[in-house]
Amino acid sequence: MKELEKTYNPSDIEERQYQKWLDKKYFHAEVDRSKKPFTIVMPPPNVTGQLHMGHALDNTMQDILIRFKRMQGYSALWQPGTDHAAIATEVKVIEDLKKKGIDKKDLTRDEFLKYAWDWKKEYGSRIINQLKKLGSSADWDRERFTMDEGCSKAVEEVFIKLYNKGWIYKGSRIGNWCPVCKTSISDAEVIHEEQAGHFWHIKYPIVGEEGRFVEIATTRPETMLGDTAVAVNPDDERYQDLIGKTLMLPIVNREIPVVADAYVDKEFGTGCVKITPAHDPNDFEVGKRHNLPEINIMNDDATINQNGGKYEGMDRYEARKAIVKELDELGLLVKIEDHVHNVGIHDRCKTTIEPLIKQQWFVKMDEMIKPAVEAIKSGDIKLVPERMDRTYYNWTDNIRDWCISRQLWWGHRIPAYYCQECGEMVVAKEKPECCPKCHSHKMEQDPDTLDTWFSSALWPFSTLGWPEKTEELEYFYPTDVLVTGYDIIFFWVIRMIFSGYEQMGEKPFHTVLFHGLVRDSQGRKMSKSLGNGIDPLEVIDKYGADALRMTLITGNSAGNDMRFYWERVEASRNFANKVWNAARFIMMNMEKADISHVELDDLTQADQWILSKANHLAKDVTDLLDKYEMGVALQKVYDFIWEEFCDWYIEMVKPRLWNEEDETKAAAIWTLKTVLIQSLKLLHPYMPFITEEIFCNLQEEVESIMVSKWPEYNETWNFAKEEKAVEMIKEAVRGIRTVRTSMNVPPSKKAKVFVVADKEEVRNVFAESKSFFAMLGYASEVTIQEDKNGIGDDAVSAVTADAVIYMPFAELVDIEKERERLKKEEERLTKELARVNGMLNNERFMSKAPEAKVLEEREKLQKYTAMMEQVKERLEALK
RNA sequence: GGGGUCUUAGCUCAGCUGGGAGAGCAUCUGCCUUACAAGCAGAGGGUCAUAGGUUCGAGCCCUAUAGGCCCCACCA
Repeated sequence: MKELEKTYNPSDIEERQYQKWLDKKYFHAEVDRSKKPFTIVMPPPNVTGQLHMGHALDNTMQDILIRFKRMQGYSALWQPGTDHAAIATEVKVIEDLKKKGIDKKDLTRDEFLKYAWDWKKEYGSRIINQLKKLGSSADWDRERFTMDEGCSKAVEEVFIKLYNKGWIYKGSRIGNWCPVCKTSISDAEVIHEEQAGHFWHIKYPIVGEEGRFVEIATTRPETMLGDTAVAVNPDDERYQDLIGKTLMLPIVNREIPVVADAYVDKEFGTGCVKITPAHDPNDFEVGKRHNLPEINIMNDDATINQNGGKYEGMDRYEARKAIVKELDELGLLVKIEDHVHNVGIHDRCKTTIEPLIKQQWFVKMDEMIKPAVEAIKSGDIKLVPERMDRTYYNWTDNIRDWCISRQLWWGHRIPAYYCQECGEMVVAKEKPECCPKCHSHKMEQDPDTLDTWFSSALWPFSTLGWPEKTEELEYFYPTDVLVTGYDIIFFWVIRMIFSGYEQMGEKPFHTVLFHGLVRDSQGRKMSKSLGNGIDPLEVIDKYGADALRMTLITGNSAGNDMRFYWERVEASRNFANKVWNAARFIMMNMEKADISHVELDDLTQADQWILSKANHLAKDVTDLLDKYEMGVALQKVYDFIWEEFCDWYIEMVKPRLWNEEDETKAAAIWTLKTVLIQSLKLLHPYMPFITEEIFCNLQEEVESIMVSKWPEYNETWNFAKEEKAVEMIKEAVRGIRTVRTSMNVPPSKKAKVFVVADKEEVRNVFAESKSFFAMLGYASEVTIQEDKNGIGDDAVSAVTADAVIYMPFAELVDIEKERERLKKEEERLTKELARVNGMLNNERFMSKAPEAKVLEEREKLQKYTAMMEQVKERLEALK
């Protein structure tokens, strides 16, 4: 057995222990029919990622569950991997190339992809290494990547299956276009931001009615180049006569109809809306309803195209200015109003998105979403906390087809091939030799790639080998719990759920455990732009991974955000140190007796009390963890270790350890060790490193706490009577201490203690615990008796439910000294009171001093007056 | 516009299916007691946002109100 250092030093230990776990392959899970499987798939961090607090929280929670289940004897697989993060990575690679003076435009697709793969090779495992620092016990031997061979095969398989089923289609639809990234993006990638803009009121002349106009209001005048109608509400009495008439679109001089459509809000603007089907999603719908032509006026970079006539080549905002100017000159601009409106911007690059009609690939959602809704309704999949159901339905009820094509190079390329001669399209795994229709050999693959979430939606089964029928898939699927942030429900969780049902015919997991965001101490999101992010690695460096993990879990409940405070990390570190020192104490006393023959019958009531408590703790913690209440479970372990075990039990046991002759010494040491081990095991999922270090130092024959058996409730360790007995003594001790403190008696001053109890069983309880009761109650001598006989009238008392404790006053207080002390105190207070009173009565002070200062002085006056009263009372009592 | 959520001690937050109001930090007092001052002992501090209701009993359930936060949709 080794001596431990005086304080716990995580950096010495963490790396060594982690390496040991890796070497021993403890993280590796195998198909083992003798065990039950327990599986978590890790939400794959982006290869571009750097560990942030969100990852730290997410992975700590998963690690806790995995370690818990592993100790319970499950074949616990934590399946890790990384996500190729299509657009995020492509942006990074382009930036990187720029630094080298290379423009993506000058590269071929293959050349670019070579750079991208090189980049991935260099940085892709950075985040994995950072996760290891946290102590994550994922099965790294099984690490996967969304673009590795297997996952890519799964993607291809799914795409073709859905295509053949008619659930993937190519269509011309209006969608979100990012003019900077030059790709379509899904609705989920658009964020809306309020911006100050303008409302331009413009007159459109009515054809054939000289001098009559329709006034429309728009926030985007440049799109008028693509107007193909003006719409009014069919019930709007002001405009009934207009419906069906024709207008002359200014500048372009194109005739456009006035149509009636309920989409128009009579109250808003002028009640007349210009309709630009090619550049507004609502207008697109109106256009479809009225068979309006769609005139696209923009290029992919949001400059005006040839349909914009003389404005061709201008940027959309430049064109706006120019068009407004021209309208003004034509006398068609009525007025300009300030107007705040929401603008959609791309979450990656913050560019204002441009709704554009493009040929894109879509997944039909109406059928596929059904089992995913049913899963939650029926309880086949449980969301924790339950309220997330609402958020979930909010999305499924309003789902639209999923645009899955992206105009990027980094990603899974769409397995569609086009004949360059006749235009025939073939969807297949391999490029066809020739066109099935015209037999031309000029076949070319669709240039687009898939949305990054297309592959991550398959993660729970693609990582286990699907579409191959692997043993792993059969054994570990469906997985058990998915742990993730609530911000990712729409992107990922729902898509995994419907993909699981569609491809596997079964749910991907039975529970989704959501956590919230880790915010800064002021409650703000941690973000790069604010610079308020706290690097988890820095925390680990300063306080250790265990302290970080504990900080993230304590007081955190499912689905709720939390704030990060350094003070909380310190508190966690202090707890680690407490555990460390408790272990140190036990190890220092271990050799004092042979504990190999201790039986439960040998234990004292104190031993049985703590053992019983530890026993109940095991049950509580297990139950709570099974309910995913990690924060509460940790709180229980914390309270038990610090209060019950350290502050009470260890103190109780000391006299027995110090007394050479004590017959129950072995029982004490056995109990100390047993309860410590039990506590360490329960704490291990939360604080893997320190528990491992202590566990191994404490016992020579064991090699790891990780593979030790999780504590179970054990009826033979249940000692209800002894629990009650010791609680009785604790109450008496607290009573004594309260009395002594109120009298300012230092612990060094011992006094006689009389325990008076009329019940014999109570007297017996005290008699058995006399030695530690005396010590904890600072007693020079303990007398237990049935009545008050022989106790002087001057004795002070503490009353408990079962007994009254008396202490002779004179023994507690040295009357002379106490009188002196009180006199001094009285003097000091007199002076202070005079000073404060002087100030408060001073007119100049009162008129000039700030209010806070006056308040402060008033408070002091109150306080000192109260103290003075006390001092006087005591002095009186001493006479 | 729809939905969610929060409001509990000075601060940050727990409080599971209704029955004791709690933790950490901060504050005050006394202790360097042979595991730990990153500690020990004690203390103060809360009409659980407001108003109603259900109940033998409400922080917890229902209704309304006020304020904070979040998500979705979005008006040209």
